Amino acid sequence: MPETTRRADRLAGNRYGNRPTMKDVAARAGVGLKTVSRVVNGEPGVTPDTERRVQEAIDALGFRRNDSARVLRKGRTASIGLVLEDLADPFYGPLSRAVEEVARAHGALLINGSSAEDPEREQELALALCARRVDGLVVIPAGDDHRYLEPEIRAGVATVFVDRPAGRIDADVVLSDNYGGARGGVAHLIAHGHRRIGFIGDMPRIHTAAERLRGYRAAMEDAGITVEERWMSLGATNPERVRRAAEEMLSGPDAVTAIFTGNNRVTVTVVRVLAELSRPVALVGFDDIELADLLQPGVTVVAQDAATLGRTAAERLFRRLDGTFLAPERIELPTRLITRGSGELRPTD
Amino acid sequence: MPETTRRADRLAGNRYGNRPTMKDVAARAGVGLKTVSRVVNGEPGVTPDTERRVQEAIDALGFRRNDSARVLRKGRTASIGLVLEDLADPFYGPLSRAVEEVARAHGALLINGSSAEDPEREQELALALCARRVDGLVVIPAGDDHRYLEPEIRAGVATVFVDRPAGRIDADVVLSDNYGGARGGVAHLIAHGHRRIGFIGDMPRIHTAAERLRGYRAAMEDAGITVEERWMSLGATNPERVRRAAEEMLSGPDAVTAIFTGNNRVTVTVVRVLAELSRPVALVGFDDIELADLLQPGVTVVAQDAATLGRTAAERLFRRLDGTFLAPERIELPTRLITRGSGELRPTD
DNA sequence: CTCGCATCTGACAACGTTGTCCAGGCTCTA
DNA sequence: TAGAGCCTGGACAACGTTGTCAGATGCGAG
Repeated sequence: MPETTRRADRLAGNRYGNRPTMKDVAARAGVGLKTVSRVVNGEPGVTPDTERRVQEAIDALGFRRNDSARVLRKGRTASIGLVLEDLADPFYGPLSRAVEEVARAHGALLINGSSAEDPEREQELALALCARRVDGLVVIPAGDDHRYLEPEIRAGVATVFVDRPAGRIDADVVLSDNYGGARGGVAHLIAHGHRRIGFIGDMPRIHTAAERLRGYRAAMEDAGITVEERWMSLGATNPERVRRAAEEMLSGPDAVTAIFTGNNRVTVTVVRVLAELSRPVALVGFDDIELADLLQPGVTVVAQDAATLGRTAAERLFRRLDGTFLAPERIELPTRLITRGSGELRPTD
Repeated sequence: MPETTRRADRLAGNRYGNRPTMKDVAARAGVGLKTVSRVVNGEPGVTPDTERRVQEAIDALGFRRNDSARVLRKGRTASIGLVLEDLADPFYGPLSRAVEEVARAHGALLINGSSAEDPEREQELALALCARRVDGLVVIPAGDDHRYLEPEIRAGVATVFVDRPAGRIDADVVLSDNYGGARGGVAHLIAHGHRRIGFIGDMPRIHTAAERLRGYRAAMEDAGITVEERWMSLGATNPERVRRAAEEMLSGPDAVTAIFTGNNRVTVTVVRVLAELSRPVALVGFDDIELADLLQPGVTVVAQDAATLGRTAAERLFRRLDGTFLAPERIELPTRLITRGSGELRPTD
């Protein structure tokens, strides 16, 4: 093949691979540009005959409207962003899906990304979404300073936080009753005769972790139990550290007889540790885990409803987008104690 | 306030909530439009002093580049789309996350959506993504006819299918060795003395389900076992039907002594059924499930690596986007048999 | 002091679409 | 048959950005 042709080929593939535009369709159908636009958007004022001609040209050329250009012109992208921690975490799947369904019901597309629990990445991602001019933003915060979003919010990006409140700005937030849930879960253990109860949770700089710890302390105080330092492990994130923490508080003469775990990842690891133990130790975990009912014993948990969390946040977002003025609000959803056996074990000593 | 002002206010809030543009920044900094563009994009040829002035104006106005307009001009959106079945399914979380990581490494954003296993919704979603001019598309097919994507692919949208092959078009596909995996899993049961082995799987119109069924049949034939109709249940999708199917093949004088389950959802339900049974029944499942090792007995599975599936597909996509010409290819990833106890139970009779 | 060159800056068109507005042709009525 | 009014279609500007290109400025050398 001659050089020129090969070059032309490559150039043709340069942009959107040489996609036809409305202009091309118009030329082929022998009509004006705007008429094509009218047909594509189902606007009135086109005779059936013209419409048919245009439609034929569209099909023949494989035309598809360029929404980027449309967005530029219209000012609304019909898309919302979701910044979450990690899509691979089973807790966020249903949440994301719930947000997606609400978005879909409003004719919007959902763009989501993972922050990997890194504040910097959260910011980078949220701002990238803003640069794409998403109409709104649902954020599960990784960081604790969201002032970087102030210009965006002022510029009209509807923003709702989920699972944890925003840091240093005033914004909507939808969260579970972490404090009450944890308090209830620990009270459940106390009601079954436990007094030496361990707590293993995330770093208290994470809001949910702090709240759950507060619930633990409150329940203990309610029962007049003085919490010992060695019963608590904060900031155990990876399985090895959780394991070590659990083994530690389970050893010695005044070992704990029950453990309250601060999130699903911790719960899973502790279940493993307890399975290797000869004596029964009670366990209540925050967050439900799959197959919890099939374990021996079944794992009692304080469950939060990820899907409802997501749905509530998304619905609030779209209410804002519909133009309703709303003052920033804090919406708290109840948790549910699901008893399956592990939390009803009595202390052995 | 005079009428005009109120009207102006409303109009100002009309579009992106009155966002400043490069023009505004330029005016404030007292420089030309293009100079702002240069600063924003880190292009050379701007004196430090000018740059500082522009930067100040940017900060003061809270300017953020409008990527929609940029896309229109540049022709690349630096985003790819992922169409999957259901984000809430634990199998797709890691897959999506893996695709996201690859995209991120290439400076691209991932837009994903769920088809809910509905072919029509898959098409709607894929085409919506194309209208947004994603550079590429990763699709986990729900339908079996993807000719609707032909114009898009021709127009330059790089497309890779995952988990199941495309229907009626020639395109890249990355999948697990469903046939080999199932065959190996069933052979494992046969090696432990089973001959009456049940199969519970999805509708054979789903490619993966058909392949796994084929693997089951092959393993049985290898062992010279004639499969009886009542040992097989195809198309059991909801838990109730799976339960009924399992109970049925587990009853009667020639009940099956082992079951091979075709996907994670089926496996979970069957584990529940077997837990209620007094006699031990062997089980091997396709797809790994969380906590499978903690059950009594642990669940032996044929595991596929969702993350690798996603990563492989995404990497192939970006190789295409980098301009390499590649003929459509079928990439098959191996599965791994993980023995945990349930698959090593011997038949009781 | 002037020329040449390098460096910095800005005017302008273009990307593909939609909103505005006007022209031309038609129908209907007087 | 003329005029009013409606219907259809198209020309044009605008959305906010970037690529092109040419003009302005400053500096050093001759």
